[in-house]
Amino acid sequence: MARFITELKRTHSCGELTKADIGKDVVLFGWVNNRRDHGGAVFIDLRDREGLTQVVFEADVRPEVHELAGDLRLEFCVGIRGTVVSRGGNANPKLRTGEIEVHATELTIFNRSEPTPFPIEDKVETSEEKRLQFRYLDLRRAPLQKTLMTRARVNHLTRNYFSERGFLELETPFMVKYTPGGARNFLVPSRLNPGKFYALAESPQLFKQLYMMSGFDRYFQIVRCFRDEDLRLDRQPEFTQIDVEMSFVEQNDVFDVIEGLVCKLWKEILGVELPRPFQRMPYAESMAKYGNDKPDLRFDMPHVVLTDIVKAHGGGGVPLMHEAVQAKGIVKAIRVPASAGFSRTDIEKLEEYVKGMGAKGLARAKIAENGEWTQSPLAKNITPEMRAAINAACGAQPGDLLLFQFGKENMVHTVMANLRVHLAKKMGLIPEYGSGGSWRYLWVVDPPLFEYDEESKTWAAAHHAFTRPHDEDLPYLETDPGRVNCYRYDLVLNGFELGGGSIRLHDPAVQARVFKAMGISDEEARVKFGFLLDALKMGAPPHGGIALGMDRTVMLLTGAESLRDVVAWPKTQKGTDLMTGAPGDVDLKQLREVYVKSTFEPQK
RNA sequence: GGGGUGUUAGUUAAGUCGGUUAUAACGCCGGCCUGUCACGCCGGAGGCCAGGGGUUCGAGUCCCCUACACCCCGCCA
Repeated sequence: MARFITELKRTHSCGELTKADIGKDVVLFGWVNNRRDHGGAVFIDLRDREGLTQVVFEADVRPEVHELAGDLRLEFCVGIRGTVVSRGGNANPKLRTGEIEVHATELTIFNRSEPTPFPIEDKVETSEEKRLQFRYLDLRRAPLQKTLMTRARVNHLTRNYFSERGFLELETPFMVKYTPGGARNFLVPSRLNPGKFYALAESPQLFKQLYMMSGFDRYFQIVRCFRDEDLRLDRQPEFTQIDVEMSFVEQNDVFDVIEGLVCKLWKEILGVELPRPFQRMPYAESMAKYGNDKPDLRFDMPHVVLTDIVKAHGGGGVPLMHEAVQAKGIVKAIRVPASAGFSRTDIEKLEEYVKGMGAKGLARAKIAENGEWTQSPLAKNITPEMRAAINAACGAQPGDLLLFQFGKENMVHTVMANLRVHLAKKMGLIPEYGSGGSWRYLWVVDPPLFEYDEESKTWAAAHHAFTRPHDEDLPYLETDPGRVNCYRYDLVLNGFELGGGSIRLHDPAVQARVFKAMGISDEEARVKFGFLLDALKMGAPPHGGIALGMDRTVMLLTGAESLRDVVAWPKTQKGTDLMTGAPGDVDLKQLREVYVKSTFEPQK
């Protein structure tokens, strides 16, 4: 008997043998995916990352091999040697290797397996809790293997794409100085500097800009970023970005490079030709029509802004709407076509849904033949004039349903944005993964540079303080900061923000005016960003860049339903790792060593 | 910080109006079987019904609390 691995090297994967290989003597390694023991003949589906191959052990050919094969159970790790044979009339069309099978002449069991805590099957049939606890088993499942293999390809294609175009792959520190504002940072105590802390980088932002100031001209990095914020379906505390920065460019140059990358990924991995250039939409339009800056354009159903109509009619007999606009709130509607056929129960469920997002209720009206409203608490009081104006603005037809939301701007936007997507799902307007027309790329452009912070009564950077304002808006920096728009852009796909970036401020004089508008003193700016401000003063080139969410890109590319399905070792919603138990306890001695004292008192 | 959904053999689920021995399938163990591919047949083991408290003659089932997982709001430039 020849020995596996030392003498018998693997000749093929479990996914590649075809009719062309019939007659070959092959060696395969893998896991027992399934067994069918017929006594005199034992059938095994052998699995590796490439696929499945049926292996047959027959009693009258190699009795000792057949006997050992009787011991095989699910997930045993084995090596086999055998001859590739045609399956003739017994071919299995469901299997890529279904036309052949391997008649085993030798078998070794590298390792037996206890019964696994859940079956290793394509379809998930266990709780996410169990899957994460035994993630190494979960990852044996073919869909996850395929996803991570795709992820590796995205990495590879991205590196090639940028390298071919003169971008340098340069690294940036993870352990950085804490700067206030933006995402909450994970903190790392410094043993050598008592009482001081590093922050884990939430992005390489400042360093990549400094690379430009150093003259590296074009930079990219596939880089891990860390943010200590609450998790979501599409948010993990550590995630990967495709980070890019370029000197001597305007917005369109960045778009061009990124569209090229995305098109290459979609072409190479899915065989899909995306139309270029991608659609562009002003931020203000996106907010008005969709309630957020990441609209899903695979379906229509836009919001209708009714604020001005309500104002013009002095409330139109609807006190709640009147109050809303008086208090600087907004009024919006969505028209649900009669074809949706929503029942009262359906609408009540919708009301529950929006209440979960901070809405007080869900005002609605069904449109009668004569344009009057029915099934509506508003119907009695509203003036016919305002009703007609709203009907016209919404394009409401008899049988249609109008859903309203009014109040504080942020709440109305959030509720209506989520409601729009929720309705589309309910109505089946969103195409299945992989079907035609399912890739709606969009650049959302020209957002305001500042947003007003009600709490502190100041203007704050809507994104970060180093975004270049539109030249024509510069005069308003001092007089009306709210109307200053900037060269900031988000790349959106099917309702997900895939990435964002900006053309940066490289002019120290304008930078100073921006800080002033935000009420940040020279002193404060020096403390926070002194090194960057200095760098700006010493020949900083015009530059701009972008960061793409690598995980989200792979998620959409593969049709995965959760970011956790494209991250090999993800955290739970509470940020824990169910497999390793991280984050874990440390003892007092370790804490003293880094000069940290915990105020947490564990319950006894 | 807030709202919602869930937790029953190893796994996936069923469990009626609160009623006495908590079912089934897959997996596991033993036996049989040479053309299966969701192989089949016979037999068997396997349960702190997430944890704690309460209501009740009686709780998997009703109530409260806690834990964990998931979804959403806030948060995430």
